Amino acid sequence: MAEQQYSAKANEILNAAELRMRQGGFDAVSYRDLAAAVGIKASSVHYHFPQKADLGRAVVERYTAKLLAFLGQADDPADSAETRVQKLCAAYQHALIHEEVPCLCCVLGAESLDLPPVVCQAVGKFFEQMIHWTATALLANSEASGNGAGSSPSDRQAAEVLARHIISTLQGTMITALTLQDTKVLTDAEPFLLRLVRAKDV
Amino acid sequence: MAEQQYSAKANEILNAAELRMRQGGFDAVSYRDLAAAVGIKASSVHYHFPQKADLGRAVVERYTAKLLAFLGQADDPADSAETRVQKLCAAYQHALIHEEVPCLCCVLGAESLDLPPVVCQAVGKFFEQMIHWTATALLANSEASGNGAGSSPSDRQAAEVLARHIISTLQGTMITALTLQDTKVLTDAEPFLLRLVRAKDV
DNA sequence: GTCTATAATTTGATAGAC
DNA sequence: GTCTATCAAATTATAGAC
Repeated sequence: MAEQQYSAKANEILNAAELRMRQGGFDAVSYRDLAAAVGIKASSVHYHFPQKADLGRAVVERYTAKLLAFLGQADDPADSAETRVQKLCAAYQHALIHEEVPCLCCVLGAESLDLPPVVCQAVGKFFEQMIHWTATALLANSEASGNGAGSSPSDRQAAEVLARHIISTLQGTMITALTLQDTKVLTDAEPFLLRLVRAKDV
Repeated sequence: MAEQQYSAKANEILNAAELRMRQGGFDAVSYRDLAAAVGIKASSVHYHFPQKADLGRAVVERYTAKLLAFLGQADDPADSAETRVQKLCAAYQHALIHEEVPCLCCVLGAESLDLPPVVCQAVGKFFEQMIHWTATALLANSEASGNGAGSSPSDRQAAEVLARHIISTLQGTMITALTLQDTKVLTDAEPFLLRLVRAKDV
C-alpha cells in the first residue's frame, strides 16, 4: 500500500492509458498517443514503462487498488449485505454514467485470449479480488446477526457462487448498456441482484 | 434470407475473421493473417472485402443470423418460457465450452466506443434482436396459457427489462469465465436466470 | 479471382545526446 | 527525464498483370 508508488508523470501516463484501454482495449493504446496526451515524446513514455505489457499490468493493478479502496472493508459491521451490494452497484454505475467508459477489466477480460500473459494475469487477479470482496460482503452480514457460529463451508461456497454471478452481471450489463447506448440496463440490474441477495438469506 | 449470400471463399474468410475477432476483438484481425488462414494473399482478401469495416459488419451480421437461426421461433407453442431460456443458455454454453471462444458481440460490444460506426451499428442490432427474441420467448408462454387476452403493454415492458437482463448476464458470465478460466461461472448462471423467469410468471 | 509490387502510415522499441 | 533520430515490422489499401 505504498503511497506515491509512481511519479507524478507516470501517474499521468497511467491515467491516459486507462482511459484509452477502457474505450478500446489493450491495442487501442499507443505510445505516441499517450505521449501526446501528457505532453512528452513517445521515447520518454518508454522511460517510465519500457514494455507495453508492463504498462498494461500497471494500469490494471492500479485500477484494482483504486476500486477496492473505494469499496472499503467488505465486513464493515455498520452495513448489511444489501447495503454493500448497493455500494458495489453504485461504483459500476458511476464508472459508466459519469466517467462514460466501462469497467477496465470488462473490456480487457473480453479480449483475455489475446492479452499478453502478465496483463491477463492481472485481470484474473482483479476478478478474484472483486469476487472475494463480494463474497465476504454477502457473508459478513449473517455472521453479525443471530447465529454466532460464523459461516459454514457451504455458506462460503454459496456466497462465492452468488458473488461471481453478481460481478459477472455487472460486467455484462455494461456491455449491453454500451451497445444500446442506454445506461438503464445497468441501473435496472440492481433490483434483480438485490432480490438474489435477499433470497440467499432466507 | 438469401442462401449462398457469400461465395465459398468469402465464407472461409468470414470464418477465420470471426474466430480472430472472438479471440481478440476487431483489431486482432489482419488481412495478412486472414489470407494465410484461407490460403490466398492479402490483396485477394481485399477483393472479397475491400474495407475492413465492411468485413467486420459482415462477420457480425452473419453471426447474428446464425445464432437466431439456431434459436428458432421464439414463440414456438411447443416450448415453455423456461425451456426457451434454457435453449438460450445452451447456445452460450456451447460457444464458450465447445468453440472455446466467447460470443462475438460480447467482445465487440466491450470495445464499442472504438469501433468503426458500421460495425458498432451491427453489434447494436445484434443486441436488439437477441433481446427481442428473448422478450418474445418470455411472453409467448403467458399468451398460450389461460388468459387468452395476450400480453398487456406492461407485460411487454417487464419482459423487455428481464430479457435485457438475461442477455447481459450471459455476456458477463462469459467474461468472468474467460478470466478465471472456469466455465462453471456460465453454467451456474442458468439457475439464477430460470429463477427470475419463474418469478415473473407468479 | 488471384497474383506481384508498392505506397503511406502506424506501431513498439532502442541508442545516444543533453 | 526528456529529447532527436532511427529502426524493423506490421498495418490497410491500391494499381495493374495474368
